[in-house]
Order: sequence, then structure tokens, then C-alpha cells
Amino acid sequence: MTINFSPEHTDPSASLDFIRNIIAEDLKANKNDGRVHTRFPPEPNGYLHIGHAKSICLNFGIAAEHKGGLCNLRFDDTNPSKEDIKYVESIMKDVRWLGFDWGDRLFYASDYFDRLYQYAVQLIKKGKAYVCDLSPDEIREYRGTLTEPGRESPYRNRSAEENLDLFECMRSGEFEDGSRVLRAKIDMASPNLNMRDPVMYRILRAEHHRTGNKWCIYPMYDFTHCLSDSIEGITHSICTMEFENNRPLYDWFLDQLEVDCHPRQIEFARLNLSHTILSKRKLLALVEGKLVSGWDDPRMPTIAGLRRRGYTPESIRNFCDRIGVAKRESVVDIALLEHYIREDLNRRAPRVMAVLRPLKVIIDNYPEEKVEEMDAENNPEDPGMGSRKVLFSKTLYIEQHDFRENPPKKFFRLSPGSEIRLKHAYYIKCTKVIKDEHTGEVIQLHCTYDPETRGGWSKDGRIVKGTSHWVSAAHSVKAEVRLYDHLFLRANPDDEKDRDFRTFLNPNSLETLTSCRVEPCLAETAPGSFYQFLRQGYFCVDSVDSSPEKPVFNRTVSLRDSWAKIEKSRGTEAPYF
RNA sequence: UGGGGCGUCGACAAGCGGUAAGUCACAGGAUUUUGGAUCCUGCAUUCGGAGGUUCGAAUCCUCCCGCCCCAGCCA
Repeated sequence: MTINFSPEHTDPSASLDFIRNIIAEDLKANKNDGRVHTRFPPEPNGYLHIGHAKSICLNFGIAAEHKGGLCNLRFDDTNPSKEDIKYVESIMKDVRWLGFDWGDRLFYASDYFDRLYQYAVQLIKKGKAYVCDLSPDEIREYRGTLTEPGRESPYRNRSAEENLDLFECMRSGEFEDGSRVLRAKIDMASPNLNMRDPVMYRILRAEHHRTGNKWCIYPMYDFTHCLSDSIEGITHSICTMEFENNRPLYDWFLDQLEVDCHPRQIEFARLNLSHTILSKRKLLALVEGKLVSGWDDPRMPTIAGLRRRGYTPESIRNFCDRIGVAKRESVVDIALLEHYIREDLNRRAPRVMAVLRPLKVIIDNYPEEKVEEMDAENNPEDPGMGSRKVLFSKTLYIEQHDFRENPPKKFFRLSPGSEIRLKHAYYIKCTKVIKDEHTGEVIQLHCTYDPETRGGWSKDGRIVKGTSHWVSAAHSVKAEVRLYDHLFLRANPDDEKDRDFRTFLNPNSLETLTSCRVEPCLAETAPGSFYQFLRQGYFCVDSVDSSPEKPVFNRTVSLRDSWAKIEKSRGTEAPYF
């Protein structure tokens, strides 16, 4: 296990969440021989997202916090019509990437199909299950409603012998898909609809990604899950709130079958994140509607998307630890996620200069052919990361936003006549502004530099308030930069019932900049490596589209920007050309 | 309208009868060769509402209000 324990889970004085509290009590009461064994049970029918990360961190985290604690990875693969091997592969990759290890405990519910069948037979023999010939529509009718009890199926009182025979025929393929089901015989009048003779097995001729065509009947979730947990010796079966109504059924199967291991199911509230959606169905709609480039589009809240966006496993784990675990429905502010990636990258990302929207600057009093090597520290937060050389010359690029012809109050950057520091280089003063005669756009600046300020210090103690990043025109390379922003404009895109969530998509969630100039060393970096582009944000090399010939960077998250905040509150932001 | 669950700062979230932790966000200030980072400071007389019990209630009781989940041969 490579995870770092967060302080709140290792500090005994810190408060535990209600699940860890329950487990601590169980341990104190000597339940389960002192064992703690959890599991993460995804269905391989889609990609994992940050909501799953919460569950993964919870389950694997709890196991890691206890001596001898274990967490299994188990695929809940009981519905071959929706599942696929490609999802099991992506899920394993994502769990591993998040930093968790299931050791040799990789399981599949399909591993238990034979045993499950035997359990079903046992139930039939006990008179607790029966084969029902009702059609799906009839079953629904017989189930009753929220306020009215259901009616018993006419097939409910078949003999055990007949049921055994019929069930065997179901298995051997003698009946059509959907023509019969095996049902638990519980209580058609139960106020909990899950207890109104739930279906245990359905006939479904679909090739299973692991068992092939061995089966034409497949067990349902409720029957499978509790028994899979029991077979694996799970002590605490942690799931989300919508399964709370299923708990009596979970317990019923285990009680009826008198199994040795009866795990305790505990439900917690699933994660909701502001400015995005965490529903497999809706995420799929974005992918299929080509509203994003795929499951790993850097705007997607999927693990694959976050990874491509530049999020680190550490930041996601810290986030999951911080949001807590409770039963109340909530929406976590995405700013909290952004806080954790900034915190992690601030510590670890090498600083580098990149000009996203270049504005040419000529230093008039700098010799034509001269090139100087300037020392630049790689990370002021970590001197151990060393320094590098950055080349300075007569023709440079600075950021368009670092110049303002008519500077507003408190604008510390370059403007006609003002002086700023070029990071790691010299002080420069703007002497002349060249504009496009038709558009009025500022296209070039003429400046002078002070040779006495090499490295960015002046001996006379004169203070410049602004420091800009820059790049030498001749000693920089072109790059594409993708600026990502929130996927949705609304904090909660589904809170308006009559408006489709897609109407709140942020039209500016992706802005592609193609004429950026970056330090030459950035052309040669490995996919996924991350940097802080000085004064702008954290960026990573795109793992799909970047190449040394055409480097592509994704903005993971911007730096906090108090000047932008001031401008925004004043409404005086400058336009980009 | 049956059953189950949940309501504590803008967002999360502790609190478990002794007088509202923490984090993010936000707002000030210090500092700064990133308007970054860092560091200080401020930010719920009040816990969905109303009653009640108690010397004392977010915590216990009663009633009310609001939100979520359940009528798949999905999980």
C-alpha cells in the first residue's frame, strides 16, 4: 500500500466518521475476531469517476488503517448485457493509479456463479424461493404500489420438487429469455417493495466476458452481492445510500441460508461535485453526443479525465479524505478539489516560463547579437529542485496581459513609461508602443533595459512592483496550450427539473491557444509531466496529443489570481486580441 | 398518501446533555524577484420550525416543515 495516511485518520484525538466509528465499536465488541475486511465492488459497465474515488479511498483506506485489514477488488459482473472486459481493465488501471493495491484479492461475482446456483437450490428446498412464470409486466402489476400491497403470484406455491425441476430447466436453456424467473418467497405485502418476492435469477442469453456461454441464467444484484461479500469474509460492506432499502433483503438472504459470515452493510452518501455531473448515464450522454472528446477528456470528472488533466493521485486522495463521510446528501464545492491539486503541485511542480498570448518586445539598448544565460530557480518551495539556465536576448515575448496602454489604478505591470522586472533577468522600461494601424491592436513594444539590474536586482534599491515572465523569441519553441475551465456554468446542472443539464454546459470550458511560446526544454518532456507556468497555473503535457515536434499542454488549474479578482469586481478586464 | 433516510456557517463537516472543532470559499493586513506560496486576523449568541423535559438542549421527548431513496427480469 503506497498511500499516505491523512492526519485525521491516524491522529487518535481527531474525530472519526460514522463508518469508522461503527468499525471501531465492532472491534471493541470483539466482532469478526478483530478482522476488518472491506471491498470495492464496481460493475464493469463504465469508467470510474471521482465519486468512485471516494468509495475507493474509503474502503481501501479503512483496510489500511487496521492491522491486518484487507480490501478486495470485486467486479459485480452479473449483467453481461451491459458489461465489458474493457471496463474491467480501465477500472483496475484507475484503482492502481490512485495508489491502491488489492494484492491477490481480485475477484468477480461470476467466480461464484456455481456456488450461487447451489445457494438458490438450497433456498428452493427450504420453500423460500420459487420459479414464477409471470411476464415482466405481470410481475410489475402484482407487485402493487407504494401505498397498496402486492398480490401473490399464482405460481408462488409450487412444490419444492417442481421448483427444483423448473429451475434446472431454466439453467439448461429450455425456456425463452424473460419467460420465467426465480423469485424469493418473502412478503408481497411488505411496505418495503424490495421484499415483495424479489427476482433472484433471470434468463438472459448473453455472452459473459468471463464465463462465456456457460450460463443462460444470471443472478440479480441483491442475491449476488450479499453472498459474494459473505464468501469473501467481508466484515463491513460499505455502499451508497440508495441501497439502504435493500439492506433488509441483504440480511434476509444471509439469514435464510445460515451462512457463517454475515457482513454488516453500511450506507453513506455518494459524492456530488459542483460544476460537474457524476452520473454514468449523463457522462455517457456527453461522450456520445460528442460534447466532450471522450471518457478521458480533461474536463470529465472521470479518473481518466482527471489524470489527463494533470490531477495527481495524492491530490485526489487528500480531497477524498477531507470531504468526510456522512449520510446527508451534499454537493462539494469543486474549489476544494482545486485547492488540493494546487497544494500538491505547488510543492512538486517545477517552475517554467511560458508565454500564452505573446506580445513582442524589442530591447532597443540591448546588443543585437548578444545572448545571456540567466539563472532560474526551479522551485522556490523546494531548493533541492535546483536551477536551470534561461536565455535572454534583444527580442522577447511577454504576456499581452502584462501590458496596458492605459493602466487602471493599482496596475503594477508594464505601461508606457513604467518599469517592471523580467523574472530572473533585468528591469525594463517601456518607451514606445507599436499598434496595428487598422485594428489599433498593440503588436509590439520597444523597451530599454537597465544593465545594472542583471538577475532582477537593482543596487540602488529602487523598487519595481511588477514582475513578468518572458521568453526569448529566438530561444523558445511554439506550443499549443489548452485552457480548461469548469464543465458547467451552474454549480448544480441538474437542479432545474424542466431544463436539460446540457443547457448549462460552459461554452468556454476549453480554449485552445496555438501560438504560445515556451522554454525550449519543454519540447522534450514526458507525457503527463507537470509544471507551473510561472504566474499562470499548473500545466501538464497532454498524454494523447503532445509530441516533441508539437508540444501540447493542458491547464490543470490556474494559480489563484488576486489581480484578476480585482479586475473582475471592477469590470475592467482587458480584452485579448 | 406506504416504507426507509437526512436536515449544524456560502460549500463540506465535527459535535453523542455542560454552553458551536476543522477545511474550502470569502474579507482585511504582513511578507514576497510568481498580484503565486507563506503568515496573521475576521467570518454560526446559534444548530429546519414550534412546543416540552432539565439548573443547563444542536444533543432527550412531542408535533410540524423541507429534501432524498424505493413500484428494473439494472447495480
